[in-house]
Amino acid sequence: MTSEVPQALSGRLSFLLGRLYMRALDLEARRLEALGVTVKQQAVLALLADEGPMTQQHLGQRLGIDRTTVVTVVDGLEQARLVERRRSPADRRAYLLTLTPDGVRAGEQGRGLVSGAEGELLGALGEDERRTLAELLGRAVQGQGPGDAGASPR
Amino acid sequence: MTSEVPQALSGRLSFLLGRLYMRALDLEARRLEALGVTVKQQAVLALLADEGPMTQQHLGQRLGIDRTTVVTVVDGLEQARLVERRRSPADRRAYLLTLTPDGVRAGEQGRGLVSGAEGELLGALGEDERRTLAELLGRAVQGQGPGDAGASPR
DNA sequence: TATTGTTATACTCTATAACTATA
DNA sequence: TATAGTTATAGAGTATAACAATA
Repeated sequence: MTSEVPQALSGRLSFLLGRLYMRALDLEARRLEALGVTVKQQAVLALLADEGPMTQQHLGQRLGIDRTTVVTVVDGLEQARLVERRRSPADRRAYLLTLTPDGVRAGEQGRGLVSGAEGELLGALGEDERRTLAELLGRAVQGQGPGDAGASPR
Repeated sequence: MTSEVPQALSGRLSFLLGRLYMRALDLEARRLEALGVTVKQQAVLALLADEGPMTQQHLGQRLGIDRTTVVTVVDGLEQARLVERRRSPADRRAYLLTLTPDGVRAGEQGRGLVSGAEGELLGALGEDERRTLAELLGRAVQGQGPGDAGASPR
């Protein structure tokens, strides 16, 4: 595997973030294989479960990926009968991506698998530290200022 | 740009890590453009400055990238006269990658640019929080157990 | 035989451009 | 004219396989 983090790079955020990110993807992908979905597909399942049916366009914006990439991701989910493309009554150009019952179940199972992967990823950290890390990452990503610590739900 | 972090994914580490990582790469790359080096090249400069001359093989292991990828990275640095490929006296198959005086200077400047990028990346966090984040990331990546907090040097 | 560096090649991931059908 | 979805295509980025020189 990879060697120790070089001293010269131990203070470089992008290096640490990159290492951890790649490992996270790897651990999640490995566990989600049992479900037959990719990490990105599981993100779609979780998003649809949480926010209800939405268009592919909207989905892409929420996930930060291009519409053309969404097509491939949804193709896989549709073939696996986890998501249905239903024409929007309001705008017949667009689909409303909808979870099937199988999709709902897969999403729930996937959530558990992802949690397991995260647990393994952060094995070196205690419970409090994991919460702190998640909260700091969340704040840094959102770009919000400090304050209101410990407000991150679930 | 990208929209808010969806609630359904706000607890997903790989999602947060990915967002922050991509942004970090982008910010660093943008600043390092002034130096004419890529993020990976700057990592090489920093590593050579810190650990002295080493072979391409060794460099790849330290950085977690394949030997064949190292070739391209070093090619760029050599053409920019920041690094020299010197045959190892001990093993004439291998090179000892060595910083030129220009390379030393570029490495120092790059370090400053990277720090600036990180400051921008973590603008939402206070000083203490940044240290905490760096320490937690470091521990998670190294896979060491908890304890001995605040031991991160520099 | 094994290893260092190199090249050619392929694979993955993602986005851009152009198309269709709607609006 | 503009937008949702699609397709074809191209561009990063990275790895695998094979080769020359050396060990």
